[in-house]
Amino acid sequence: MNVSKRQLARQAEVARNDEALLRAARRVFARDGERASVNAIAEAAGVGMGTLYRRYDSKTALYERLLVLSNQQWNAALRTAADHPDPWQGLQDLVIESVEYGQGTLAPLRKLTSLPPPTADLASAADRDFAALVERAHACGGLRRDATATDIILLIEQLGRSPLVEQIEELGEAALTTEARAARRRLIAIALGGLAAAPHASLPEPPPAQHLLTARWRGTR
Amino acid sequence: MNVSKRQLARQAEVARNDEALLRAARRVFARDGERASVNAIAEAAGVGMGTLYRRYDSKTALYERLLVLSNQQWNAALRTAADHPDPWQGLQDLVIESVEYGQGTLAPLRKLTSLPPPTADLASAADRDFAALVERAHACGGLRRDATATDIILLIEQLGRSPLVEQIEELGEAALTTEARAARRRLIAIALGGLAAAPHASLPEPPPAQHLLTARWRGTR
DNA sequence: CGATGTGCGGAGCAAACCGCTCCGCACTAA
DNA sequence: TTAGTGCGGAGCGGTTTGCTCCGCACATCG
Repeated sequence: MNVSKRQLARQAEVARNDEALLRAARRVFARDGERASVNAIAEAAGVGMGTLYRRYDSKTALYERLLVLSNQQWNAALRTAADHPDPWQGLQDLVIESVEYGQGTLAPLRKLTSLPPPTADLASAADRDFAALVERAHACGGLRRDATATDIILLIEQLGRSPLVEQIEELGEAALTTEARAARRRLIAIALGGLAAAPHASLPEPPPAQHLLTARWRGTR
Repeated sequence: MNVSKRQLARQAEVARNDEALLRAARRVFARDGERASVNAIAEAAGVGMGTLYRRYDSKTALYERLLVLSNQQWNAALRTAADHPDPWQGLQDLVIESVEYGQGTLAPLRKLTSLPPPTADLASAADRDFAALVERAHACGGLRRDATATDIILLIEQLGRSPLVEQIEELGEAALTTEARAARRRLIAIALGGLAAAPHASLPEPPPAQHLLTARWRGTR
């Protein structure tokens, strides 16, 4: 059977839809928790409900798919970090990457699913890998000695959700969103500086503009 | 007219109800955003809907009351910080206090109200006070030079909402809640360490137990 | 030119939940 | 007994929910 150009274009659009859906779902789930509505997800992805429901049997199925992807991303990030020649730098990169991906932000929705919680075998293997990475970051003198692996996981969860970024994303102005993301990257850097054993490098990104604090009230009053 | 013991006891209970309501409202509003339901608030406060609605005309009125209280607390905290002999220590205390109070967590609900957003005169007076405090913290050498006032405000907002604390509070186990709060206090300390110009003091609180990460899935499976 | 297939948007359905009202109850003071 | 007070929560109409299902656009095939 031949495959025409048209068909390929169609498939590409399908794939794009698929990705937009997953990306939007992750954002909306993270923001609204278990109350996220499928309507909001479809709208954020720019697709109709039909498109969503042809791919996933239910809201729960979509959520579970996100959980699996999130797990994969965590494992991949762990591997990347483990391969870094400098364990401390590897750990820092891991934190940044995980926070920006939103690692841990799906947790509050566990009620939706009956999938096994992350005490399972796979997860604890990842836990061991992570603990080993932290151990090496301690040993090389980069990570302050009194910070534990649990501290760092909690830090990732804590920074994953950002009121600032979430509120400003809703305005839909690309420039502002970029600024908000940069502002959060500074916060991550501050936290990482607090995790370091030695005095810190200077902060990345230009200082956040004050209008970030007020831009959110656009359209209220 | 005489005031009996019974009357006093009654009034005390009323006052307790009042405070429970406000405390619960702040928690639930912070957690659920503008979708917080009055039902959830009343339940969290352990009172009936009637009790809530005799005190506040509407959900919006309750929210606006919280906004006012939040503003008062911010101003009071600013004054306390300004009075501290060591500006940097005063600023650190301010951050800790504000994060634990939940300063900034009400922002995402602005849609509910028609009160003027915090670009108003009062707020900008507070802004000036805060900027002055930051300035003195810079001058005394405590605060790293490349951290700005906006950074610190965003940090307070960022730490105010804590997935960990919110999820674990829902379990209703006092011991666990205490632990979760202590874990967050360590995160605050880490962040403050990242804000410091000099190498940091050691972290407060014992390291967080790993079971904090798994305790939340109680009752799921 | 139909016939068939495919991916899509969104109107519409029952059920759940929303903010809010209101009534009956427990208790006290007169 | 009567009047007054603070209270819990059932219940009201209206909105929102997760999800179904149908008509449309377009491409391929006979």
